[in-house]
Amino acid sequence: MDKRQELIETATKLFSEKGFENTALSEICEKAGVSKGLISHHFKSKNGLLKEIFKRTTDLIVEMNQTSAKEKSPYVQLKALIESFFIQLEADKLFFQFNLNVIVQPNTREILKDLIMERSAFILQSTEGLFIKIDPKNSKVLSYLFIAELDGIALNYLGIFDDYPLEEIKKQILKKYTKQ
Amino acid sequence: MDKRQELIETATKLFSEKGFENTALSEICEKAGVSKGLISHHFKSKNGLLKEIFKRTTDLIVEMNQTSAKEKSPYVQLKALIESFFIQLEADKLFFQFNLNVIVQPNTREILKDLIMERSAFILQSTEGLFIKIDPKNSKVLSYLFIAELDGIALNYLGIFDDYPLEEIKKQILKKYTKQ
Amino acid sequence: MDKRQELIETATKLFSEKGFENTALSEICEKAGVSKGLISHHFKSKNGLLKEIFKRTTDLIVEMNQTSAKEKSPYVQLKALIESFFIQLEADKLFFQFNLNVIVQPNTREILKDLIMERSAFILQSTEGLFIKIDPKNSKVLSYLFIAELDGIALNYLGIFDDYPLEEIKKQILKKYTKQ
Amino acid sequence: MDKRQELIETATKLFSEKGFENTALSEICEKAGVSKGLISHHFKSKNGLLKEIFKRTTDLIVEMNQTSAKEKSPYVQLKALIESFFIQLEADKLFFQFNLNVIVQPNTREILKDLIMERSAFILQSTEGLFIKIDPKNSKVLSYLFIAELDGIALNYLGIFDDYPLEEIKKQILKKYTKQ
DNA sequence: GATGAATGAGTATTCATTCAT
DNA sequence: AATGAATGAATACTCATTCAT
Repeated sequence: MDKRQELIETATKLFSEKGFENTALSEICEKAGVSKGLISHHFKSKNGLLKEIFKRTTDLIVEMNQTSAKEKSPYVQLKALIESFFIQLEADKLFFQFNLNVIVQPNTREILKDLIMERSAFILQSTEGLFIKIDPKNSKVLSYLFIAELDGIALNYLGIFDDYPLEEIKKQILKKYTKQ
Repeated sequence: MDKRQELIETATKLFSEKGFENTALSEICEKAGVSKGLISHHFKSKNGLLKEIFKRTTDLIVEMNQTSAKEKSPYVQLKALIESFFIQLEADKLFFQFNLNVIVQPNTREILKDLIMERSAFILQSTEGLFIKIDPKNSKVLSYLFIAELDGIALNYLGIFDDYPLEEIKKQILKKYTKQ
Repeated sequence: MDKRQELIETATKLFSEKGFENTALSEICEKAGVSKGLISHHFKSKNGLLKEIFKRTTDLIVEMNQTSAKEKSPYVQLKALIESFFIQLEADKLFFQFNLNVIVQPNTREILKDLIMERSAFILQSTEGLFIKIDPKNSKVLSYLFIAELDGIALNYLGIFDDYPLEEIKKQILKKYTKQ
Repeated sequence: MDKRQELIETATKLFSEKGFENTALSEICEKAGVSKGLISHHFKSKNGLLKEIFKRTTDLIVEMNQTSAKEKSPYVQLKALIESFFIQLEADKLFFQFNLNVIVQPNTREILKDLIMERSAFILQSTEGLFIKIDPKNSKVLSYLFIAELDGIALNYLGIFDDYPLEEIKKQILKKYTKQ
């Protein structure tokens, strides 16, 4: 495989599992079967590698949002969105782990400042596109709350509670947002 | 002041601002005006210092919860809880910063595992004490969702959105939970 | 322009400004708009590039000495030599910088050993050609002293004194060697 | 012996022999029988170590100048100065090697800028103290030339000519400056 | 002639920890 | 309780060089 690609995938996995600060470049290279100099060649530095990875996760998020049904009613769309969120949360813990990590850590947040702003603007706008059809007057604040709720669930599920009743919470959220 | 106390306060500040991994003990000692040997003398290790600090923030949380009006109706209590949360969030960002940091970072989470579990059990139980009076059947899931919502707001306010409309969100949350 | 030539000129400039050890081949290539492989293709190695450049500066020195008036009296020739030295010293600091650098640094001196010996033999012989007409018995020692004086002036002007009175020193040297 | 002192002496020797850029801290520590962290502990960095060493060589120079006979005639003092210079030049090549090295190399010159200026001001002033008694009107330019001559001799002896006739040159210099 | 991906040894520096005083 | 010299492993990064294309 492409060594550059191999490097990105290995680093993504390790950054997610161990955190950015606690992952040594040497470990990445070793696991990727690649020399140490190659990181500097392709990404300039550890920070450069992080930026590249963060960009790619943003691309994934954008992609996920764009493939959701555009024609349907906002409630149907919300339902799809929530369901895919919970599926993703269970299936790919590391994806959420990574994103929480780098956003919360002061050092990585500084490195990714611009990229975080771009991404969050996209997510807000995308969410508002739904709530504007439901409650135009309160669409902004409802969007913020919706995002906060999902982010908080991910945070609690991954970091705080040991036996998190994800299934029940999903049901409750669906009930709340889709009036079922 | 007590050198031990000075050490704890300086370390809390630096861990919050820069993150645990990016704070060197030497910097803490320098800023606290204390020799390097003193940390191992009092706290055994850097991890020991972290545990001590985390315990203290848990004590603060417990204290905050205990001083809230016990006699009043659950809605009044919820209102008081929410309001004190938002006041605290604006007044002491670093307090939330620190807690998010250490909980999300794999390395620090491992170090604090037991303490995190203790704390989260307390918070859940304490919150459930309120919701059990409102909706006994769903009290558990409502508690989880309430906690998730507040945690998510803190996360988004501190780490993700640049111009977070905290005031409007507070109003919306109050409306939602206190039926005003 | 010829890429080989471009490479030599860029490297000369950078070696002079930053010193041989502190100039990375990658920087030379970047500034010259050339790929990294080209250096080893043309010059075999970084040392090879240095040798090539040193040879060229020797050629320049030889050229300068040969264009000076051969027919005139030794005093007239000395005057011309001194004047062209001071003009050159002011106009092309980097030229002297480079030569001092590589001669004084143990590592580069070792690399250029043979070339330095060749060049210094030429300079001594060329200078002695003048002093032999002035004081045949002491021509050798006078030549060494003359060379030392000019080299010392260059050294002090470039490396040691901040506000070196070059003009006055030039006058004094001229007075001393041309009996004006 | 004091480990700090051991470190300084080993580093001085290696910087002189191999040049600053070509001496690895690991080599210094190994030869000094000391751990790598100790340099950072005592001198903060490699640059810090260099500054410390340069300061000490300046102290040596100052000391040498102050112990020379103050009461005697300027010619006697000049003679003593010249003789001690040549003795020192033969006996302690490395001392001159080191000083030429760091002054001529752009990188080290930048690091030592302030210290070089201080030292050269002292040397100029000290030399002028002699020439002012010999030729008050031209004392400054004569001092500069005297310094240039000695520096040039050291430069040529150490770096350029292979079989430098140091003895003859010393005689010639003595003749010139002491009217013997 | 020319490119640039890839290497791997080497470098300065950081830092938690230990320990004699 | 308190100091600070000393350690040594770990880390990110640099860089000349090689080589297939």
